[in-house]
Amino acid sequence: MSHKNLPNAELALMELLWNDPALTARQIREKLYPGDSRSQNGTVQRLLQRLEEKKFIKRDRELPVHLFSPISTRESYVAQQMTSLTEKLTQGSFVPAITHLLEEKKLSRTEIDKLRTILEGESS
Amino acid sequence: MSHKNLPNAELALMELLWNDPALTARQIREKLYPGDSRSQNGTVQRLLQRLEEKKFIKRDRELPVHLFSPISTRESYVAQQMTSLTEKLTQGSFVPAITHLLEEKKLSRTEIDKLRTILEGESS
DNA sequence: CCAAAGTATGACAACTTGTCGTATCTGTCA
DNA sequence: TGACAGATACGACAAGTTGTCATACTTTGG
Repeated sequence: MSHKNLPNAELALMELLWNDPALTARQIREKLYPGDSRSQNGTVQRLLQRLEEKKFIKRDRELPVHLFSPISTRESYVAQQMTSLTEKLTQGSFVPAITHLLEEKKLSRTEIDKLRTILEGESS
Repeated sequence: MSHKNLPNAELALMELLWNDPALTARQIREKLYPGDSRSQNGTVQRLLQRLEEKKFIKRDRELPVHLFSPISTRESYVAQQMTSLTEKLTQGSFVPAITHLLEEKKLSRTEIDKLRTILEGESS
């Protein structure tokens, strides 16, 4: 039940893998730290190692040059984070937060409509 | 735009103030660290100070014994946290997360119905 | 004027994050 | 086959954060 909150650098790396779910450490380094600087090599390797420990990515060791892939989706990460927030603060209910956002007009009309639609889909 | 993520001890203190929006440091210490231990005195004072800096509480200095109150509600904190999550990960949309929760059946029927109701309230 | 109870802060240890440097490993190719 | 290029593995750090104390200063009731 790791609801780890990913720090910035690790999240940035996950972004890459969520967009392209099989990259090598080198490809990741090039995207994360353009302008070559080969010193970042170890940095990326460290980040990958930590993400692997936290079970956010898996490492394909078949080839000597490993391939990295996300274990869970971006959606499940966001959902997981939201759930842990509501569990911690509002007995697991999303209602208080959504209510607040509606009152404060922090949700756009389109967003509201989309939410209504997907919730309608759930017939009682 | 401080969407500070409150650490545990500070959040526990906020819980107290959200339930009872005007407490003295002493009252807080007693609730947070029962079993007397007066040493926690400074701890509470420190936590209050940090929360004040982060603009989460205000301190009424009228009397020599200060009174503390939350600045924003629990609901706005949760909503704020959720918003910053969606901004960071799904272009500000809640749809991906809610969709995921529905697919994974992580939302109870009653929760779904409540959400539908409050969203219905928003006539197009 | 003193004691009691508060407030204000410096100091820490433990942890976390983002970085490097370096040591080790492995496949390729001259 | 031996050396090199490019990977992986990982120890070490400086910063910053958290939770805690200890201590010093302040105010007020008696």
